[in-house]
Amino acid sequence: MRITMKDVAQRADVSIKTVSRVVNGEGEISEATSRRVQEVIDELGYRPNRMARGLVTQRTNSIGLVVPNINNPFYPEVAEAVMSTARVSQHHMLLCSHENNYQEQQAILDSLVAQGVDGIIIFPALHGVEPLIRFSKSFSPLVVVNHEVDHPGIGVVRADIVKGAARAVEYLVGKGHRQIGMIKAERSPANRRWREQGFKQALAAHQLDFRETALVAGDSAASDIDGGYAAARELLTRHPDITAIFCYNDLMAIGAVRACQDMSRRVPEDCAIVGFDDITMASIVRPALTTIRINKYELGAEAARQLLMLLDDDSREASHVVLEADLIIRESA
Amino acid sequence: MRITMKDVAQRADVSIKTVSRVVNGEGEISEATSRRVQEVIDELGYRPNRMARGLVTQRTNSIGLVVPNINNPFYPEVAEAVMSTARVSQHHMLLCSHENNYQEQQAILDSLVAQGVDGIIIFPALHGVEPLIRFSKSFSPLVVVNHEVDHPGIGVVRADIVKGAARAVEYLVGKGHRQIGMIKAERSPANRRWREQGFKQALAAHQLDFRETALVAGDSAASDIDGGYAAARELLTRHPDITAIFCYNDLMAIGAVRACQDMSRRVPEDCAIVGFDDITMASIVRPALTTIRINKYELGAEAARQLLMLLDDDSREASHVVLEADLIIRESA
DNA sequence: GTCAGTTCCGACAACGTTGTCGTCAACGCT
DNA sequence: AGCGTTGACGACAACGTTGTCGGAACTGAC
Repeated sequence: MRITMKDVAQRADVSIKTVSRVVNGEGEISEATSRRVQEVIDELGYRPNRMARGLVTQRTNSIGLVVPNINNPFYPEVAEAVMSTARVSQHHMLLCSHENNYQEQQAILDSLVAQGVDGIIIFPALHGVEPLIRFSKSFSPLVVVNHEVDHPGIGVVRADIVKGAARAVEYLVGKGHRQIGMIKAERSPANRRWREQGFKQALAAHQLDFRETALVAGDSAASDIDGGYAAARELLTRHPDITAIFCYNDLMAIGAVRACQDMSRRVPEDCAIVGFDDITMASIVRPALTTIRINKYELGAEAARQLLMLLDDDSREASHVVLEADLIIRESA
Repeated sequence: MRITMKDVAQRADVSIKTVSRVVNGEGEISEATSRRVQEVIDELGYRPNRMARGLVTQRTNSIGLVVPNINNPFYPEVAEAVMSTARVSQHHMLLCSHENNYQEQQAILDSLVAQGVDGIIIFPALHGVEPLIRFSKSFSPLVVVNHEVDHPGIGVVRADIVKGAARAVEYLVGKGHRQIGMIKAERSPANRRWREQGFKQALAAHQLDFRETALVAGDSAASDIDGGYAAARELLTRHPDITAIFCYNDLMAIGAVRACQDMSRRVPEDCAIVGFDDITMASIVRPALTTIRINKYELGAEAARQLLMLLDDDSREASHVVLEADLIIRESA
């Protein structure tokens, strides 16, 4: 049998409302009764029922985090950050993944709303942001991560991927490389083109040629690695003069390193490899990957902070936050 | 403004209860009204409020998953499995991590109960299971993963780690190894001794000596690797005749491989290394790790299945499920 | 002693659902 | 015609909280 405010009220010989006041620290109460009620609460082990509270306040103290794929080593770090940040203000996190499936994404959003979450943080699926803009009209607050979406009600937190990609090129050029290839991901929607864009711009700034190869990758770590392997082989076969490769992400970079090794090119002496993301694995493989770090923890923490602020004060404007993407120099370039 | 049953009822010119019947498919309703109400529901885009429903049914259609540390590559796979399994029966998953902190674990459990989750799946913190047994008296259903706990109300899903460890030894012995060391984790509570137990038993069966080294490891991937590195150096220095090492987990095994390389021992020719868990990284590092696989997806899926069954039918007995831990042969041994 | 102002507290109505029970018509049976 | 049975629905009270409002008991000032 659950213990309710009624039980506490009876035992402490006060009204239900008084118990409510004590629980919520509403003040208008004498020191004596407050203490007495508190004692009964402790004694009975009373805990407020969030559903009942939520029914009247329209708040559940829970937020939703929607990611593409929890198996991608990128997202657990983000999730941890969101969880920790939410926890300090007593919020729970519901985790969902949409597997880059648009239908699934919409179903999840609907379902989170029905569940009564107070706000949602989402890494959108590949199908553009129009559905999210529509969604934000019937639900707020909403924070979108690593996508650019210009809509007053929607908060944005993202890494400066264009600049990050440019940094990789600058570094390689500084090391003397002139023939630089890129392995990109074909599945990319608009935002994923950011790497390509930064890459091209930086090359152009140095009047360098543009060589790239696209790969169609699935969503598992293994397929990204295999894809990177195949793409690197193709790229190096088509353009044997290439001395450096910039990769869409670290997993593909790991595959590219393998390809080089199998083609008897030493990394980094004969072919430098730069990855992207700086997942944990990047520092563990040999040669350790030189890569562009996205601060995943900060990404999640910032998104959560923004969501919680919007929750606190709904007159607040949703803002856009852009995090730096820094170059991490290790062994592969 | 939220759309409620009342709105639907007015518009369809029926009572609230009739709408409720349609929504829940309760049957006792004519085909005609049912269709009419359904049309209004679609037209208005009505979605039931789970909090209100939860308040009266005492169910929220959400379950809690409590893990030690979401950053450990082991747990996201489990989480995904739980999520997918829960989804088919319309359940959400709340994810929490207790960082192996007992206080935190209790706080999380309390908080999940207040949130109104229907059931909880937990990887316990290091402090034994008594608190969980106490907890299970005031809350059910509860499924514990990778711990053995004998209490009627608590379901258990775990991998057969003892046998897994024994398999590793059998394999090494079969390969001709006679001097086999083990790197274990000092932080281990009772259940974590399973590896040690299997290791010792298998050695004894072959009348082999027992050499081991303990390491005190933190909770990050990096510290496990570093710990494995240091432990392997120590072990090989103390017992230079060792030709094979069995490691507590894959991360430590990766560290051990490094140590061998730095000590000019080739892996596997001069020193074979066997890991445990089969995390994704195990197949990516070079040499790829021979390891004991815990089927993480199955672990999560089975735990979720059991929880959902207990949810469905509370007269059901909680059961104990033990999954095989198979040997995966790759390059390191 | 009256009066306004404060402090502390309780009654009561929400919030949006589901469960229980009752009603009322239609139906089949004798 | 009378009688139970069934099917289709509605009225109403829960569920456990919070918000609104009002009232009793004090306080201090004249």
